[in-house]
Amino acid sequence: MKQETRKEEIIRVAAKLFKEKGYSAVTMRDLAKALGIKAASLYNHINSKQDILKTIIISVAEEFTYGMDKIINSEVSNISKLKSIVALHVNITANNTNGMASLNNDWMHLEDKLDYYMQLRDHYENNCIQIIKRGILASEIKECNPEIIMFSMLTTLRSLYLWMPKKEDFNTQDLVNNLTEVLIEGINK
Amino acid sequence: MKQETRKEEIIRVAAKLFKEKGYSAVTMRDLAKALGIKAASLYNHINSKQDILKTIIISVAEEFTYGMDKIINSEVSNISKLKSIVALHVNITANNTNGMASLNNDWMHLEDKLDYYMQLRDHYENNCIQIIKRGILASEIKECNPEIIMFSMLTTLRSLYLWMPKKEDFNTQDLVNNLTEVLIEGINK
DNA sequence: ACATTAAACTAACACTTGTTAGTTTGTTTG
DNA sequence: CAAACAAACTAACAAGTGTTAGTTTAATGT
Repeated sequence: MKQETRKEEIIRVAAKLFKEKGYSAVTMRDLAKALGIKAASLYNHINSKQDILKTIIISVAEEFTYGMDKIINSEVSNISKLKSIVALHVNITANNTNGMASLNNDWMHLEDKLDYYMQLRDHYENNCIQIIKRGILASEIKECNPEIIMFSMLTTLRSLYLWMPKKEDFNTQDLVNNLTEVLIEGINK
Repeated sequence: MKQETRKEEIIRVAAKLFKEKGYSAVTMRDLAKALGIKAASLYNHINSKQDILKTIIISVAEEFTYGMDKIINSEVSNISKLKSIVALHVNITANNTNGMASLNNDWMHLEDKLDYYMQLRDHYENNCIQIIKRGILASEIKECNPEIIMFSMLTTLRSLYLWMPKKEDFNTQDLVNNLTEVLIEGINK
């Protein structure tokens, strides 16, 4: 296990605070206090508050993009691809619960990286809905509005960060299985 | 149609801004500007920024509480009750999209009303999970983890505010039907 | 032992925050 | 017309904001 740098520690603690109160409500003095130092000392390690948010959100967003690109290019049924999407969300959330909170709630404060983020998100959603539409055409999936299916799936998966920390008795594989049951078997034909 | 008072207008505009940037990132000067007045003038109508948030969130939360109490006391099947919950969310969200955003994202900034809010939320979730558990016992609902079913349903329904404004081609009844199909038929036995 | 460096510190900055006090303006009511 | 009122205004406040500059401290490598 690689030792965490001070910069990484700052970003990790920032993500935790951002989850609890939101980016705008967390001050640099709050963050410093949580680390046991003075606010000015943070700037030996990071460039700006904005920069912390960018680092947190963009890295998670790129993980999703990378994961989705692998899924869409795999040679399996569309239903299997949807199951892989469930697993992708569970795994990323398990490794970075707090980052998921920022991604969900504070993306609008990204400023100069906002366009890039929205591009990644659109790309992701376009791939997702394409899988669903192909699944319907291939009679793997119920004749149902594909946008509603995607909305229902993605909002549930995106909100996992709220819920997973409270349910540590689930291992991630159990959770994937249960979510697949609820989210996918229901639309299965 | 009753004429909107100035206070109501302020709260309505505030809810819109809170949805876009979050409570903490919206300043009283932002709010005043959106209304075409100076920040100090707001205080002829409202007591504090806090008070605006309280008004927005608590009124929506109480609507949910009231709606849920009616549902749980009705004499219908548990599946029907779940369908009524879907309709409850769609209707409240249709009437107060921006308020739903604050409820979801800014409840932690409620301060002295925080305890009361969390009490309402717990009450709501307890009722919801009870319906699901009874549905499973009565063999109306699949043998599936009730907490996951509730989590999936409620996070989807709570996120409707993100999505309904973009899909005005749906009337609310269509939306209720489609969501019921995706959320409930899947767990139906 | 000495030079280097990582990482903390103090002090201060320019600006923004929510809010108050006191005043002005225009409209409604007696 | 005069009184009352709703709702805007200007000016200012104390506290808090992100950030910079310059300095000190303690550990590391030669």
